[in-house]
Amino acid sequence: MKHPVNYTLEKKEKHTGARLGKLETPNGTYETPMFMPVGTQATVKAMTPEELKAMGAGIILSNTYHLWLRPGSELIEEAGGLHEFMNWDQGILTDSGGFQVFSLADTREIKENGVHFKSHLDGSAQFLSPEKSIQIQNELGADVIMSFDECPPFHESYDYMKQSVVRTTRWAERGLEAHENWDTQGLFGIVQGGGYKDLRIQHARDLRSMDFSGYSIGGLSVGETHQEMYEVLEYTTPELPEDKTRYLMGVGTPAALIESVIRGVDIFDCVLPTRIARNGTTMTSKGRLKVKNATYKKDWRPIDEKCDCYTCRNYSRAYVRHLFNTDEILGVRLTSIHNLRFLTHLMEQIREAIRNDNLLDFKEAFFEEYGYNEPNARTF
RNA sequence: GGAGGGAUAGCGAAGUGGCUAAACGCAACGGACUGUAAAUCCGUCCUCUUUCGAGUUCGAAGGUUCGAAUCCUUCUCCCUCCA
Repeated sequence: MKHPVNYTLEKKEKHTGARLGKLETPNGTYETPMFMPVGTQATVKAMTPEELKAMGAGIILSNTYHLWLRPGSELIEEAGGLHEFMNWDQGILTDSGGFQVFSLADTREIKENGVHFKSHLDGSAQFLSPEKSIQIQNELGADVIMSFDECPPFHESYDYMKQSVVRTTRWAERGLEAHENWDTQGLFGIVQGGGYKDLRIQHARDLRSMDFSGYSIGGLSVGETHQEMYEVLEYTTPELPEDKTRYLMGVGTPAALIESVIRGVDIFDCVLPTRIARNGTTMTSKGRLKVKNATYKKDWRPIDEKCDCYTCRNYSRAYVRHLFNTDEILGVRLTSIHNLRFLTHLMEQIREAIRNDNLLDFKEAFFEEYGYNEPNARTF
């Protein structure tokens, strides 16, 4: 089948599994490895499309579940699709809603046909199935849509994980069948299996035998250590086709991005940069910097002296701190701009290092300055 | 001059005999955040101590009581009303 979303592998880094490539979508072609900012409710919180483009953002993420409940996928379809609705003319990827159903619904019932759960907005009974998720995503009209999967906790029992994974495979088949817009929307499958090597490998092979436009690795960054995550990647990415995109869902710490690229991942998404930005934490070349802290009261330096973002070119730590302390809306905007730019810039550097076959040197230099310990990064 | 009300920790404000080192809010300080129910959430917040704990508090001084932020006396300051 001819896909509307295609991956071209351009180069493999000499000493690692890192890949330099291009991801072609109906709304632009993007260099990978790439980080995708998250805009769950049809907006990357606090950012305008112009600002996102200025920082080098390519594809952004949005969410089936949230937009389905509000304002409704039919309304967005009526608006002319998600791109038109939110004034974003570059790539969009919608998550299937699987993660939301499993992460925020207390009361849910997973059945073969789909999942019964309660809306987080009003508690009303809802039902989401593979077909329903694809139908909604067809209405939303993103460039890349995701298969409806179950995302169990990493340390779920082997028996549970095994039956969950085969069900996710059956759901993947149903999603492929239900998808109607093969000319304008690529569909990605999602590999699950927790930390069980045989399940991961089997699931990757099962999905690989189906004609997806790309492949995701799901069920990570859900409570496991970084080391456990890296191990999963090491035996999972080799099972995925070389000529398709590998997407690691929900990962966004600088350390994990670098380590995952080394293990053959092409694209990422994560709420982390925008969420922590709104809470006053910034990512810098020297590690995390909590700009609200009193120590920056009279610090006239930019958040990151090595950063080229709008915030760092124009504002001091002292000023941004003041904005947070006075609860001014500009504060969260400035830190969001900075954090997103920090990650897009990091990915630019990673691509350059792959091009030059010195990714390991880059990694070492990066960690030397950034520090090896991310807050709460369980590294063993 | 007369009558009444009030003074509680950085600020605001509960508390009218023991369960009060003193609710709650704000400010301040620190932490968390990974396919976004998040401009959210969690701590600390009289002093000393890592903890246990010890010490000193509710305008001031004195008194009653086994025990007082809470009751009594005097004083200081603030507010309202009447002359």
